[in-house]
Amino acid sequence: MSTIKEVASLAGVSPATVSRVMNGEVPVAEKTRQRVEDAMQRLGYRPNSFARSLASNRSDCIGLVISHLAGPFMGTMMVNLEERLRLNQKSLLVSSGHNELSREMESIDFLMSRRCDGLLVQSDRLSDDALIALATEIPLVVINRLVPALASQCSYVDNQRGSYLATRHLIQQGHCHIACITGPLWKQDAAQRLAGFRQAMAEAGLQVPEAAVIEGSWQESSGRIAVDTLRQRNLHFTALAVGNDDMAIGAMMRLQALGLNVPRDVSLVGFDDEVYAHYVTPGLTSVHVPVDRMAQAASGRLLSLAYDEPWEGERCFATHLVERGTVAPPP
Amino acid sequence: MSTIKEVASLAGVSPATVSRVMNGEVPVAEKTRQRVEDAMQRLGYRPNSFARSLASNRSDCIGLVISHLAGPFMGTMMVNLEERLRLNQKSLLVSSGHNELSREMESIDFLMSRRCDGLLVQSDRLSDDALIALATEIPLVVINRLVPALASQCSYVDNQRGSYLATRHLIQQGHCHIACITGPLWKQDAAQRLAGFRQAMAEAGLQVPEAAVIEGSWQESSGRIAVDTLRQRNLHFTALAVGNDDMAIGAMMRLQALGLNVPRDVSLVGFDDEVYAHYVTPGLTSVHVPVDRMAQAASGRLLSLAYDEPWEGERCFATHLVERGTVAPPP
DNA sequence: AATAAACATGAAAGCGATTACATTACTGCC
DNA sequence: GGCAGTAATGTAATCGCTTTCATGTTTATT
Repeated sequence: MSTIKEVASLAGVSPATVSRVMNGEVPVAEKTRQRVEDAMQRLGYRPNSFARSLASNRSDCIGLVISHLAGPFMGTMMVNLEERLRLNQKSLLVSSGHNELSREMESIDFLMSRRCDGLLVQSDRLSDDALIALATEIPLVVINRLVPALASQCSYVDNQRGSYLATRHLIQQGHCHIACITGPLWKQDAAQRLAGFRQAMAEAGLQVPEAAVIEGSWQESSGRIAVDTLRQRNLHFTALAVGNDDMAIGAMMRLQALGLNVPRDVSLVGFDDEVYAHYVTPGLTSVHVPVDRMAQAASGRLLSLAYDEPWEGERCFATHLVERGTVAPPP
Repeated sequence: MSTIKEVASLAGVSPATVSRVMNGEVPVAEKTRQRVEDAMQRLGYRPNSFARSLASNRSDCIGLVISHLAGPFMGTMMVNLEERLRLNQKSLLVSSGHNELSREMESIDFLMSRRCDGLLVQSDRLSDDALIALATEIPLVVINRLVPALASQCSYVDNQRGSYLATRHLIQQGHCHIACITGPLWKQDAAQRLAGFRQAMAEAGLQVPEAAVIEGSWQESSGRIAVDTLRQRNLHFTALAVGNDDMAIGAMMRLQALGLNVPRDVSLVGFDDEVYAHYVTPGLTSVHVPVDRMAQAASGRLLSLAYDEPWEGERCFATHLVERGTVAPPP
């Protein structure tokens, strides 16, 4: 492996000049640049990233902390993040929080000790304050969550509006007895989606009885259970607004198992528009989340923070309803 | 940010000793170690990873090249890889091949220029020779593929056996007219799965007409199309062995749309046992792939190669059939 | 108690880049 | 042609750690 010195002496210049050619900021005479580039070529020179980082105090690495790497969006998320970062020659270091606060914090710690130039964080568990504190230590962008004090460093989805749209759609079809299955309400997105539901109901002058809201776990199984709970409560409902597709599918399967027809007896909307939303029969009507654009925005923003690049992108992303077959007028 | 020198002088030792305490390989007197650790604690010292890498010529980073980050297994894959690596204080650098050979090669190049200590590669496009050449340059483990010349550095699934089991299951139910929808046959796993199908058929003395094998694209849509093609060919079949779950689901939906009943009219087995395999009705019988164990093995093996750690793990992972509702005796 | 062996520590030379500062080489202007 | 001013390049210090080699300190051996 050749070094900058070898390149320099082959090109007949000093190492400093070679460095300047590489980094391109400082002007170098065209003739010199040519000679240096030839030398680099001939030697198959590759700058040593360790030395470079040590001297410049930049790692050219961006850390990504994800509360659960196997989550539904993470694939799409990462493809887009990585693509944007690579455009700028930055590497992506990933670390999973394995669904636990303590491990999430360890992850952050670990990435900081690696001296990443910036951090992308997708976390439900970390408090706003923890994130605000973190942002003072390192360029930070929060993914899929709005931290008000850090608004310009967040990339998130308009969950409330999405859920509002979904619920309104049910109402427009004539439903007035709509129950709601939410995600864990301590999570921001779950709470916002519930808020959207309530907003649409209120706007239509419809009551939302206590019993009509059930807090699930995002898991398919909790959708099944929620249906049973609703029936035990003797709650009359002709439609279900569900916080995500997995629970919606769970609910749907349970309804069908109980001999009910979707959408004839009960209508259903999900949220997330997962790839498999149309694998069920009938296809699940759901709210689409533009994960790809959110990811691109997040990485763009982080680059702007970490390397003073220009930036004019969105922070909040709109959702839209994708109609399939689970919604019909009430019986 | 404090440096090793500051720690050293606070502890009243030389920087060398501090280094030895950190790295733990060389014996240090208990008393000294204690003083050094106190000093590190008091200063909140964090070793500078750049300097460390530069001096030791080790990055403590492992690169992961994935042909397509959003693929079905990648979530599970990454959780497990990351977890194992973190145990050993190694970071995971990810890079996507974006489903193109050239970009895959760029990814590898990029990770090499970052001087990763080792590489995990999941690639269909790279040739065996390319991988063999790569393995001479850097510790390498190939994921989900067997390169014979690199057998001990591969972590893969027994696709043939899985497909054999699935097909045998159909045969045992009494089917003798079984068609097969495969993945793109230039991919090793697709070819192996087809081989398993043929093996089971041959073993049972059943013919496999040319027309009964259809090459798909792994995509759900190609499962739909395959069903149509089979019918255009006027091929009589009572069961379908499908190369993956997505195509199986596509086929199933098409069959149902054509008014056929699964499994009464046509039986169906998939492969991969994706989370959503039971979202369809009836639940898809499929072959389970132990992605988690394969990932753990891959990372363990790579650690052993890159850092001379001990290693005694498996290379080839067995699959097993998960029975749900898409298989029944022929009409 | 003397000697060898083992052990613990320190001194200092890198590792390979970046960059502030000094120096040299041009340019245009009078 | 000489001088100022700018542009291009070189010099050398620096980043913070690891590691070899040398030195000093114990511990065992007889």
